[in-house]
Amino acid sequence: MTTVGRKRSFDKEEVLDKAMRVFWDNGFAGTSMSDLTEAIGINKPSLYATFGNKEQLFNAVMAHYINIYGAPSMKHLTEPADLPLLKRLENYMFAIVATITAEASPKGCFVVKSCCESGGLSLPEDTTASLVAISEDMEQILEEFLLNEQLKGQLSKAHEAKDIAAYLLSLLYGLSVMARRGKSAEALQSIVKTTLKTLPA
Amino acid sequence: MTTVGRKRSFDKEEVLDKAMRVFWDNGFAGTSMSDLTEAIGINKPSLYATFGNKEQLFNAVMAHYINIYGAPSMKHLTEPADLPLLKRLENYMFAIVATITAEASPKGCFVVKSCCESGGLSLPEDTTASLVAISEDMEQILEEFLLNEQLKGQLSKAHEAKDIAAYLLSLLYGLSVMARRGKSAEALQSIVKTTLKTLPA
DNA sequence: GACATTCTTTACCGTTCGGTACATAATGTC
DNA sequence: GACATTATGTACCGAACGGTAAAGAATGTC
Repeated sequence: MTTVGRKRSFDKEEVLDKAMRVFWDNGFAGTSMSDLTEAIGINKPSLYATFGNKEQLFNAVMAHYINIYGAPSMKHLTEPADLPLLKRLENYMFAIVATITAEASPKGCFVVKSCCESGGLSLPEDTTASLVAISEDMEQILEEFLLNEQLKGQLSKAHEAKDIAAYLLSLLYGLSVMARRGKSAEALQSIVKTTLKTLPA
Repeated sequence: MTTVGRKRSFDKEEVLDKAMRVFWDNGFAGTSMSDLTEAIGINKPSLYATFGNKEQLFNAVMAHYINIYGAPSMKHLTEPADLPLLKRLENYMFAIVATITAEASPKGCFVVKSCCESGGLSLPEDTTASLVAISEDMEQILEEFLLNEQLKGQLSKAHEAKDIAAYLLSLLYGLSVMARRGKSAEALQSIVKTTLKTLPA
């Protein structure tokens, strides 16, 4: 496994990170390859040689986003394990609020923004399919988690776990839109608190 | 007020309606003026002469959307006046679900989609400002409505009207994203029912 | 029916789009 | 150090972009 030839002058992860910001801000259709190379600081042939075309780069960026933001927030659902469910849910949702209102990155969730961009012709079909799959996975994970909490006696069985999962995910989607609209982290935390106060009923 | 010269061969409202569909499907950045003229069936100079440029046309389309879908759904909040609040809220939210899942038009809410497209450089500044204003107005109307219901004794004062308004609007935003993602009307109605069951607590 | 006025049609403007050919610079192998 | 290999920078491709000039077709006025 020898690597012959000139060495790459940039780090792939760093490039994905910078590209992510641009796509996250302006969307797939609203971002040009020139926008990307300018923000990243490399030339177009380097970008194309490393990631393929615009669609493939976008897909790689989306996977990068999930790795960075998706997985880490999920751990709050189960840890610390001795915390009551409502407190863990609050930590989880607060972590998401922090992400979608962070000053250092674009507002809202990149997946939600991309879901809204999907449907028409502006987003490639494969990308749309991948987005739908990501979202449905997310919902199922949430459902299985809530089902497990019901079995552990931490969550009332007054509603089906499936229904609560869809409900909570809808609300999280809504928070993302609120964040894009300019709502502060405090305002979103207040919505989360209202949601969780009404939940146990 | 005489109108001299050749008569316009198309109806402005019909053009706005067809343009709305295209923008709603593909977004501002994802829609080209050629896409529009092709879908509408008129030439570019006619479109430019009537509506100005792409940004102005989009703003006119957004206003048209609000007239068509926004206002009519609101009446369910107050009519029929003898219905209990929860039933009126359900009618209101079901009407929105019907709109955002209708087979004959693009999925999701056009305002929500456009809010998600805003923030970066892909949407003109004035359009973004107008979208934020529309959304904030909507939230305030909802808040004032809920406050009034509290005064009438139809809604518990356990939560501030302001908080419930932000919460319900978030959930409605979320439903729009769910609809874009492909969720059925039945699934969204189920989420609405879950929401309203937990609300009175 | 001549005329000013308004809309429609065709054809086009300069710019930017996604993507690439090609020459050159840097690396490991022998 | 010659060489095959890989990355870089420049310069460019045809197509599509938002937008418009100019000529012809329809209308009301006198």
